[in-house]
Amino acid sequence: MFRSFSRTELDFVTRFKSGEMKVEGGATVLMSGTRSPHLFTVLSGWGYREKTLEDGRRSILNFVLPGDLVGLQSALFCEMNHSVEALTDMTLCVFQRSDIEALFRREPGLAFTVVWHAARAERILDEHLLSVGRRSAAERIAYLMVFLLERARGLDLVEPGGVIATPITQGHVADALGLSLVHTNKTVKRLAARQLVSWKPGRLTIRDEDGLRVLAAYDRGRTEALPLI
Amino acid sequence: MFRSFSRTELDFVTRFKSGEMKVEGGATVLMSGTRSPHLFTVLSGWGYREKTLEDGRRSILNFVLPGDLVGLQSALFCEMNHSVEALTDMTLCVFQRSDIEALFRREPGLAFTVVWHAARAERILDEHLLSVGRRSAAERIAYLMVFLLERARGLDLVEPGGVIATPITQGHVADALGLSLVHTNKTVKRLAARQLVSWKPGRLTIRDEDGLRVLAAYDRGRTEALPLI
DNA sequence: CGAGTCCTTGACCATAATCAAGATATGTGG
DNA sequence: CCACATATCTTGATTATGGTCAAGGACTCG
Repeated sequence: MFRSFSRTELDFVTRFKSGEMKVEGGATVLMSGTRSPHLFTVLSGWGYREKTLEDGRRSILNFVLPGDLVGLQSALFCEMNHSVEALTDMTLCVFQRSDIEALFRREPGLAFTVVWHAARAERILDEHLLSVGRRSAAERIAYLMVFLLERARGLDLVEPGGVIATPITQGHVADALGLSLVHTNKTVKRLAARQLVSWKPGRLTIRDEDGLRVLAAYDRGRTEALPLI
Repeated sequence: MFRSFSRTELDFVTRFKSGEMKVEGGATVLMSGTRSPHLFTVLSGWGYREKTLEDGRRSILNFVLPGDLVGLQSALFCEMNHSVEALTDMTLCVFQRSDIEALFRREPGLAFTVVWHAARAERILDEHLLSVGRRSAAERIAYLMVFLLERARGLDLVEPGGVIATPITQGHVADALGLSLVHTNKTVKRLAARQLVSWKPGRLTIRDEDGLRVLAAYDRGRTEALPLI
């Protein structure tokens, strides 16, 4: 899942790391419009990145899982312009914004890892945007199911039979895909009737991965490991 | 527009740069599914990043303007998973993918610039995704008009009276916002009737920036310069 | 057992897609 | 200079996907 580290990198990370933080499910990790002196790596738990319009309409930009880097924007720009919310209890590895400079100067390999994360986030957003912009409701949901399956698989979170224990609700799916809750529900039911997925609160089962891929016209994204620099 | 460079940085960039490339309007700069040994900085011209489904449905992910970095994904992953198309003739500064490693090892300041670009791209995609997911057609177009105005302003491309000479057509706007061409046109006309914008092929005029911002509920994005590390 | 959170369903409505022409440049070869 | 071709923009009629409204049901947890 991760590439191997050199001795000095490990030392540096240990010093760079300024602590661990635990947040409860439902809590806000980073709030849009504020400035945070920290950035985080997710050690455990599920969350999501989100942006909300003044009148409450909300988009979930991406889901956050262990291994993800969160808060890079607040480290580079004045303010966060999205929020990060915890879905479950989460454990975060805390880094100081002010240490980023030293990381770039002294550990180019780790700096490279940071860009790698940023580029991966962009790639995910690209596909997501294609989905919301041009796929139908059923295609969007199929796409998201396969996406979540791939992410969960990379973290060994998929139980036999394609079962993913996840805190994601249909409300989150709706906000992630730009659909209404009602229409999301009806579409999920239709996919269930076609034996593609099944949904229970807290328990998502992918019954026919290939069928979902075909429906979504979702290219098998080659899941590359972090390249060694 | 750019931060100042140190002498050694300038030397390095000069060596890192492996040439200039010119492409004609309408040409493909980078193609989805291929691997490129180069990445580019845009010196002049307009282009866009794009993803297309098998049946031809297309999303424009972002517009590419001078100063932008393109092809970072092909430098970090095996393949591009989006295309970059030239709208006008473009001049690109060419870098070798294989030199990225040296850049990170020897010029942390420039490495930092690369992350900054990646993070900015992500921020733009975030707002774009909110737009396509949750804004109405009129709001989306208002948002895009303000977005383009801000980008053009940063590059001194706005003529007096809010006129932007741009190769973007209503077809591109439709694909960028997840709308049909017909509906895009009708909505643009309605915004024109409200004195917010006016549209002529090759010539976009922003008549009421504040009105558009209010309609789009678009936060004034603080346009920060590249931070010095 | 009651409160809260999700999920589910049906009826009705609206935004935006599709279809089908047609109008307006702009440029090209004869 | 004109006929023609191509790009883009425009408009109206019709359709459909998905939104909104309004309930109700199921499950969990204290």
